[in-house]
Amino acid sequence: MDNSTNYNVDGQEMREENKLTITDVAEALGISKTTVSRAISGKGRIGEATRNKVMEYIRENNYKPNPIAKGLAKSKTYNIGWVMPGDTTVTDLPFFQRCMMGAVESAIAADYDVLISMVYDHDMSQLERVVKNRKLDGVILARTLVEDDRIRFLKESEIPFVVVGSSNEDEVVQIDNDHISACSELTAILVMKGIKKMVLIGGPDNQVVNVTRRDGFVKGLEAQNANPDEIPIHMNCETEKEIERVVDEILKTDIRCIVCTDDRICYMVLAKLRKEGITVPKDMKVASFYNSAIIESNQPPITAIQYDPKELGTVACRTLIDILNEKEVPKKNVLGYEVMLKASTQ
Amino acid sequence: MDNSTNYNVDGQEMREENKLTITDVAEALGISKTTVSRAISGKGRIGEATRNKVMEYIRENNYKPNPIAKGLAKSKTYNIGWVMPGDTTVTDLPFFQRCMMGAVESAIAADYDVLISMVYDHDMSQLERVVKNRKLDGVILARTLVEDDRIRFLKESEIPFVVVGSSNEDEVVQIDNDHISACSELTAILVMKGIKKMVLIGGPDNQVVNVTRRDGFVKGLEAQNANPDEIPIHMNCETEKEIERVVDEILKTDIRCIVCTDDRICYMVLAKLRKEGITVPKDMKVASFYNSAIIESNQPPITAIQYDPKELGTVACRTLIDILNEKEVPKKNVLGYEVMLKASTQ
DNA sequence: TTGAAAGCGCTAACAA
DNA sequence: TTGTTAGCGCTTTCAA
Repeated sequence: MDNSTNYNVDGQEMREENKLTITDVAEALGISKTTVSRAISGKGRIGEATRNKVMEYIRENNYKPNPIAKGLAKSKTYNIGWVMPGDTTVTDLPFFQRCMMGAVESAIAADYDVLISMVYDHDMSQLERVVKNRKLDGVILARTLVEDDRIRFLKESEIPFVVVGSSNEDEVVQIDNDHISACSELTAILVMKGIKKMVLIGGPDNQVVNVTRRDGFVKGLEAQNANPDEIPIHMNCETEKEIERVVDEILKTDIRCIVCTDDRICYMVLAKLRKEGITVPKDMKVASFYNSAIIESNQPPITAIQYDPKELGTVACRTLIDILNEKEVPKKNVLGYEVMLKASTQ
Repeated sequence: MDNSTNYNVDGQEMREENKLTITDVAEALGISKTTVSRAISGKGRIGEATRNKVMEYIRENNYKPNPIAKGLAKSKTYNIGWVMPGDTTVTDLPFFQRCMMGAVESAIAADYDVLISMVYDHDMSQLERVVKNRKLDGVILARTLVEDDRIRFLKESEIPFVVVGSSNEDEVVQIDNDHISACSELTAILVMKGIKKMVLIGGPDNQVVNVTRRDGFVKGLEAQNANPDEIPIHMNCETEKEIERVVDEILKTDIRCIVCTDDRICYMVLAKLRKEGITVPKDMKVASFYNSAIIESNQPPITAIQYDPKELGTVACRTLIDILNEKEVPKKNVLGYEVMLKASTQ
């Protein structure tokens, strides 16, 4: 059994719940609170012997500094906020979840905790509340919008923050995958394979990521001297109905390749093609700018770009904590990707 | 523009970041901190006039009490912990996410915030850390295991907690859907429809929910005088391979109905059947004990049980906060369900 | 190298 | 009804 739960090893007075304070430690060791504090924080001069004595005692007696008291004294909370878009479609959730898991891990490594708030559409009340209540030292914003009220709010409130995704706003520290390169690379490969007639189906263009992927697509075409003007681009496809309509339209043309900005769209495109009896890749090639579990197990396997959502969260959190510690951080943190060529574009 | 950001309405001394303290308010009003505190908390006697004066001032000057200071004084954090299983398969994530969103909403309604920790398999270090650091007033545990170390840890550490899911441990406050009734009801309906030969494919039987669903399945059979011993049950099916193997086996028999304990299994079963050229429901009927987006858009639509993950989170959090406020709460909180009969079992 | 004392912003006896 | 005072557990000047 754990000897720290019910009684004191030294046989001293038993204390409820084993909640030692810094004063207890100081008294037990016959030194001052200041010294104990210094031993723990490592700040200020302190004798090696004293320091060891303190460290040993707190380890053996399982003393944990109270982060609330520390927070009050230092005007810190040791919490960082994770702001989720509340209006995500179900299929987006795993991405943000993984991302969040990465953030939590690196937060904990630096002795921070992660506090959640959801922002629904343009209702920022949850975010405002938590910032104004000073329950956070910094904020990570997941997913950026082209016109982003939340970014503006965060700038105004002068709380340190980073965004997962890209933003055109000045002075915003961003962590994002290199979507432009990834998408243009994949697109260029498709063109090189001899696919001249293709189409892009994209999500809402108020999300930066969708715009960026579209730009990457165009860039890839241009790099191969294909004329983007001849390539149809359907943005803002959200519902299953819209996508079915677009696919119907495509099927009337001689286009033989559909590129999708994300996994969800791709999933629905595949369902529609199946329904219409179109075989991939024989009758129609399909590629996605974002790979995920929902298309991963498709038959045939889908050509797609692979990112690491968890890494995104990890790096974002680490960067934020660097900011909190007043280290210099790059304004833009670009993470990698992997283009996976599969049977769907053969 | 918001007049509270840069200057003081009363033309008084401008303060950096507009961070008023209770002392500022007291001084400005020429009263004591205690009185201000009482006006805000509503505790203790206080004159109507004084109270109004205080409330008006804090509203106009946008004063927000510092929750850290309050926390230190009251030995509370106003945080509750949301403990996620870190080892969820991707398809489980949306469930927990929705559930968490419900929890966050009701937490905020009571002026609490939600702090995340992940528990990977049997590694509880994240949970231990956050509990021992006293960063939480209570904990919500998402998903229960048959042998659950986390529940034991929480009981030992004497922190208030509730679980989302069921548990056989004593004295554990549980919030769960009525899986037994739901699954037995659906099963009984299938039998009544004349389906005698069926099979259950289930997930890991270390998760309480899977065991409960299996029990519900058996109960439904018994209720219709079907002999459970003649009905094969394949638990612990996790990987795609295992499921394909089980389905292969089933296809060799005269079984014409596959019941799945969850959406993920169902999804893989459907994929396998498609691969084998088996038509649903003509050649094989399919039902799922859990509906979600990944099977919802299947053609044909799948007979499944519908729960409300968000409600689960909402109720769990509300219950926990009741406990924190020392209200009486039921040991077991049972939420509803909906059996949706669709074409897949016609 | 160490300690005394003040203070972070709030709550809660106890007095008045 | 209101105020005085003493904490909550820690950090941080300033002195020794």
